[in-house]
This record gives sequence, C-alpha cells and structure tokens, in this order.
Amino acid sequence: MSNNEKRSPYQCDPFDYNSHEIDRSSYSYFNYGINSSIYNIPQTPSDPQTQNIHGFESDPSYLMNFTDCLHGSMDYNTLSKAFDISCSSSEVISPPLLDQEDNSNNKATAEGVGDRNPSTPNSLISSSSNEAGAAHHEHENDQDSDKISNKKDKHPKVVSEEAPGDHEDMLKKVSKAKKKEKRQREPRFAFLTKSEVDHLEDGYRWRKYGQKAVKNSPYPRSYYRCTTQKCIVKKRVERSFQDPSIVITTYEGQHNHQCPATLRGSINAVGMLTPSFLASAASGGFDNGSPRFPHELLLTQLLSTPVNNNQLQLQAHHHHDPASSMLYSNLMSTFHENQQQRQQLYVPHDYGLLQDLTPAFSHKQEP
DNA sequence: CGACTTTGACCTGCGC
DNA sequence: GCGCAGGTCAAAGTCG
Repeated sequence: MSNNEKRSPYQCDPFDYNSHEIDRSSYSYFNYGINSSIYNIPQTPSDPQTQNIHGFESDPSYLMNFTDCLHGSMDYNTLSKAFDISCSSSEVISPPLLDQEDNSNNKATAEGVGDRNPSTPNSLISSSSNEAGAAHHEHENDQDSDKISNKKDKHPKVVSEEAPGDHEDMLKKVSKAKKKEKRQREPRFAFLTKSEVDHLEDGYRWRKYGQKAVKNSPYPRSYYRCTTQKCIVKKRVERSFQDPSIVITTYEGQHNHQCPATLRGSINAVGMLTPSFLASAASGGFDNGSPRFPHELLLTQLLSTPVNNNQLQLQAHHHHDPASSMLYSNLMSTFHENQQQRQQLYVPHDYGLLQDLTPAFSHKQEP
C-alpha cells in the first residue's frame, strides 16, 4: 500500500554477516548437519515437555550418521527412535503430551472438534503428537469450511459482541483450549537439497499461500499448501542463508491421496519423502504392513538393509518404476554429495521451525 | 476463466 | 503488557 514506513513482510533484511555474530549462532544447526546426520529434533527446544519426551538432551542415540542409516548399521529401534516413531511410539509419548490442566472438554465445546481426520492413513506417526494438531487441522480437512471456521477463529470479538455477559469465562476457556490445540502441529520433515530452483518439483501440486521474510536471512520463506481437496499437507521452502545453493524444504502433514505424478509416471524423489512415507519406511512398514508403492519399498530398503548401491539400483530398476529410480538417484546423489562435498540432507522429525532446532544443537555443541 | 502468485494486513505465540 | 517473528488470510494481479 502507501505505507512506506512499514517494511513489506515478504521483503528480507539486507543481511550483514559480520554484524550478526549472535544471530549466526542461531543457525548453527547447519554446522551439525554437515556431518550428514539424521537428527531427531525435539519440538521447540523451549518446550520442556518435548525435551522430556524425546530425551534429546541426554540420549546420544538421537544423533546418528545418515550413512549408518543407509547401510543398515543401526537397527529399527534406533532408526524409529530417530524418527520418533515406532509401533509403540504413541504409548511412550502420549502421557507427557496430555495437558494436566486441561481435560480437553473445552476443545470439543470450543469448536465442535470431532474425531481425528479419518483420512489420515498412517498411524505410525506419533498419534499423541498429532492429537491436538488433529483438532487444529480438523476444519482444514475441508478447505471451504476451513476458511469459514478460520474466520470464526480470527474474530472471537464478534462472538463476544453478540453474546455479552458471562461469556467472558467461556471465551477464556475457549482461547485457552485453542492455545493448547494449536501448540501442536503435524509432524514435519525438513530436507536440504542443493538446487538452484526454490520450489522443487515433487510430484504434488502446491498452491503458494504466503511468503515471509526470514529473520537474519536475505532469502524469503514461501508457504505452500497441497492443492488436492481435503489434503492438509503444507510445505515451506526457504533458501539457506549460509549456503544459498541449498534449499530447505519442510513438509508438514501427510498426504491423504496418491501422488498425482505417480499416476502420470513421473516424479521427483523429494516429493515422496513425506512424513508418512518416511515414518512408514523408518518403522519398516507401511499401511497394511507393506509398502504401497515401489518407491516405498525402495526407501524401506534404503533405510533398513545393508545393501550397496548396485543392489539399490537394481532394485529400482527391477520395479520399472520411474519414482523408484528417481528416488534412488536423488537420494544417492544427495548422499554422495554429503560425503564428498560435505553437503547435507536432513531428515529431522521436526515439530518446530528449523530455527527452533538450533538451541538444542548449540546445547550439544557446547555443554 | 480457472488456477496460481503476489503481497499487505492480520493473527498468534513467545520471550522479555 | 509489549514487541517481535512466524504463520495465514484474502483481495488483486498474472498467466495460460
């Protein structure tokens, strides 16, 4: 608009690397990633609940080498731990996540929150971590009603105007419940990909719904939503400010539909690395106990069996599936880059922002 | 004309 | 309570 004083939210700060010593340290997770490791990232480091849950601070097994992972030198327990998933993950994690003050009665009354999205196919993702998130996303299952309910959410004042009096307490409860609901998000996975293109083709169709400047980074962050109806998956794309050739893609949520490109027979591997996919692969199984697609089988093997590259290539080739082949080649090229050029591929189990990961790493770096 | 992007405004959560 | 930063909305613009 005509507001020249306000900086546009999608414009980035001109970043002076020399004058941001403290802020640079806040991105130290890049340095950790240089060792080509998979990190299981606790939610926000400031969230003591999550830290307790994951035991991140005290358990070194949360740091693992991606190569180890690939070559199967870790067992499923370790791997699923890294992804914060296992058959019993929900049992382990649920109790601490339950809010002791809130009996979640308010949730239902506040927004008519119903059941967990029935279309979410994969329960291997920690159900507890999704519990509140499910409530949050409930109205996102229908994009139209989503907008309506969002409008309701965003204008609680209207409610209070219409119903003055003893609604104050109720509103407090409602907002309290909402806070708790929105605190949790769908599981996230972030990937670092070396690419000149910001928005990598991943087989799914995305609609950009926002772009924001990232603090201390000259590169903006873009927000995308899966355009498939009733699919709640989002992704964020931003460029590493330390290495502009690296694109950080963060997926949130699980596709409840097949990849359109799979149907067309063309796909980029990155798109297959959705949380549900990785979760399934990491835990050694998919819905109905077996991979649904060849590329799922491929990654299952990537993550579980001590095979060499040739075997993998054969495996991908054997399936005659472009998705598998491309997944393979993308993964392997990335992994080779990891080792040779110290580039990195992150597969963190991330409930928070990438920036949120930092203090946990920093903490480890300098106890 | 529908799908998608751009972009200013607004909401929310969190730290101080 | 305030300010900041992340995240989202939605109208306007663009494109094929």
